[in-house]
Amino acid sequence: MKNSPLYKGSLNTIIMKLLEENGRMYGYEITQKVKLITNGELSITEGALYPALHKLEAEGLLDVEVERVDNRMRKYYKLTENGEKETVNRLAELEEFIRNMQTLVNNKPNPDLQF
Amino acid sequence: MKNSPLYKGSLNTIIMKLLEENGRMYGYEITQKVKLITNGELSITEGALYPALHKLEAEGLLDVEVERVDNRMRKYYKLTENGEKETVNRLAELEEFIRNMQTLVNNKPNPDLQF
DNA sequence: ATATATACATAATTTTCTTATGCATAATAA
DNA sequence: TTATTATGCATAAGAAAATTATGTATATAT
Repeated sequence: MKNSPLYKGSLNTIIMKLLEENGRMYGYEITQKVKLITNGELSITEGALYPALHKLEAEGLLDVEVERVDNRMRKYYKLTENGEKETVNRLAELEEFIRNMQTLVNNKPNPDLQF
Repeated sequence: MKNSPLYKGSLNTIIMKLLEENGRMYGYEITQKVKLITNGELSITEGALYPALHKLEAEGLLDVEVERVDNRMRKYYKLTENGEKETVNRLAELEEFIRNMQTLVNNKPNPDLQF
């Protein structure tokens, strides 16, 4: 199974969207969720994910709660109030990017996206 | 006018698609074409474009012809045979990325696994 | 016992941008 | 006439955001 490239810059938006949808998630859960939803076509590597989570937390967009489940550590992340606002912006930017790319690639002036 | 972010990795695909479409283009022409098609929402910076063109040429995906027009230099680029094949792959990957991103933001399972 | 899955983390490196700067000519506005 | 904008290429410095490799630790299945 060949992986689709994860265009750089899209990871943060993926994380934030998943948290918006699921309330709170831990890192490993995010990697599995992305694999599941995309049928394994997108793989989030740990080397990208964990630094991204730490950075979003440092920026005040995520809050973290550490828990111990089955004697294993989990760090649950959720959007802050500010993070929720920013998620709206990121999703709008993603939509605009996709619209522009489809315009460039498909030769369709104003494609309708199913967002 | 706020620019849409150009997700890293998408520039090469944009260049190759435009060359596939237009036969041959020079760098400055590419920047103007992208601006025109996307109503100014995407701007290709020269600092990104020229190194990208040089790299694609070094990889054997582009051929270059230098011409002098109105006493100004132009470097026309076109896809090599190999470049045309690779363009097909890049476009397929882009479409897959877009499909996956739409699946993620819709939180719906991937269409091609539904039955 | 060994491999796989779960769960986090970081260091080194690479890729790919942005920003700034430079050179040069042509056209246009002040 | 002089300054600015447009055309056209280029590269250096730095930042951003990945990949790859490695590390720690526990749980479960073969």
